Amino acid sequence: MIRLVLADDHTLFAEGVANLLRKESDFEVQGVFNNGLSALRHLEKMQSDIILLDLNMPDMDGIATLKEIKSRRLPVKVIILSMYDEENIFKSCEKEGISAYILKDADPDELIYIIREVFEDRHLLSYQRVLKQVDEDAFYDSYKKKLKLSRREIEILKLIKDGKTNNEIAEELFLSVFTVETHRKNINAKIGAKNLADLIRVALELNL
Amino acid sequence: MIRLVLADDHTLFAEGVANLLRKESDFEVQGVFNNGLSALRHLEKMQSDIILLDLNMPDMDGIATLKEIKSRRLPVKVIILSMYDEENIFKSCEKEGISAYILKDADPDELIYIIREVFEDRHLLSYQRVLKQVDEDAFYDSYKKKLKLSRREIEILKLIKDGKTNNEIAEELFLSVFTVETHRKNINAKIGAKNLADLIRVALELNL
DNA sequence: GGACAAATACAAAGTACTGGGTATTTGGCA
DNA sequence: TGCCAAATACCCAGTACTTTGTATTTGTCC
Repeated sequence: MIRLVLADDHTLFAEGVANLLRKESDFEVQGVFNNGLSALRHLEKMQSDIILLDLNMPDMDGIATLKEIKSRRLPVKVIILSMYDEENIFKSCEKEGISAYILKDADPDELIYIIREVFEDRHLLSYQRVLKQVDEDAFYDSYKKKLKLSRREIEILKLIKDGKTNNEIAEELFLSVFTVETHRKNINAKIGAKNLADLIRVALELNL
Repeated sequence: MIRLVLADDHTLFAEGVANLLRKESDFEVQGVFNNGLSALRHLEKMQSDIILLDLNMPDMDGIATLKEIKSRRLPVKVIILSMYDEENIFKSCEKEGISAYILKDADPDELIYIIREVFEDRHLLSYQRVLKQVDEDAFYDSYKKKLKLSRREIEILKLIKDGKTNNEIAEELFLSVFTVETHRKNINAKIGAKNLADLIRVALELNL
């Protein structure tokens, strides 16, 4: 059973999320609070696995609540729910040790999925992935800036990292194997990779 | 110039380390302190790149000093100097955000090398690597337990991760390329890797 | 001295990747 | 409408890896 707590001052939104979460048979929504202080009081007494924490709240905002959770070493994982996809806000939260960062207009299925990932300690925290929650274009633009890779090249690099052969990638993307080979050549050239190890290391370093 | 500070209450040891560091033309030892408080005072006033921090000190021990450095967000990288190679001590420090963890009886060349790596932000923090600083057997045993790999297999996996071909690995280890191929076969079977990409990813994820 | 794992080495056949190109089509933008 | 990047596709020759084995030697341990 995944024991969840929600802290968000937008009542309608919070109830909406809580109702969504209650539909999962293995989720237990222990409480919905509209400020950080109440949420903290709950966490001090109850065993909870995950708190979904809005950033903007009265009495004690999300960041302050997060810091308090961390400084008291409360054994709860923190998922930030945020309106903002700005990198500096993300990085502030990341620095404080969050487990995940979810945009408020992300897909409900994605929310559920990320909660499970966090519970199982296999969620990968990365800004690009946050961007991708609602804006695939922003996701790809982020890599474009970093590596000068096109959208297709990024897709292919991810599959290379996952251990797929050129034939498998061609099948999966409905392309010719020759196309995949040319993309790989171009990716190698852009990244300056001399071999597969270089490609995979770069992909992992970027949390692709 | 790498600006260094040393905090260690064993005077002779500290002077020994400081003298070693002063031999490097690009190292500047700004101060040697025998307790955490003095070191902190220094760091508040001076720009330093790296502090070498002993764990056991009077007035303020290493962990407390480390936490203070982090909570005040002092812009200095922390290298722990420790007598202990126990994993829980390592993990406590890792959690607080250290850049490196060096055993006190590690090789002097290794100390110098790690300082440079830290300064250039390319040191990889991992418990296995700490073990290897003085006890290669412990290093290999650690992977043996995790992956059931023999010493030679680990060596070869590391070189695969570095992008070397079978021929290059054979040359480097003074082996026949056939031997390397057989070892690879065995590594693949033990790890459950389907291909080179899988091998590289596992090696990277384990900080090999 | 025997058992056993590790290490070493060999080899054929097949699959996969790389490096060197070339070429055409498509989509976006000024 | 033209330009340009992205995307697609093709191809040859070469290198590298994988799969399927087999075999011997060495070192450690009981």
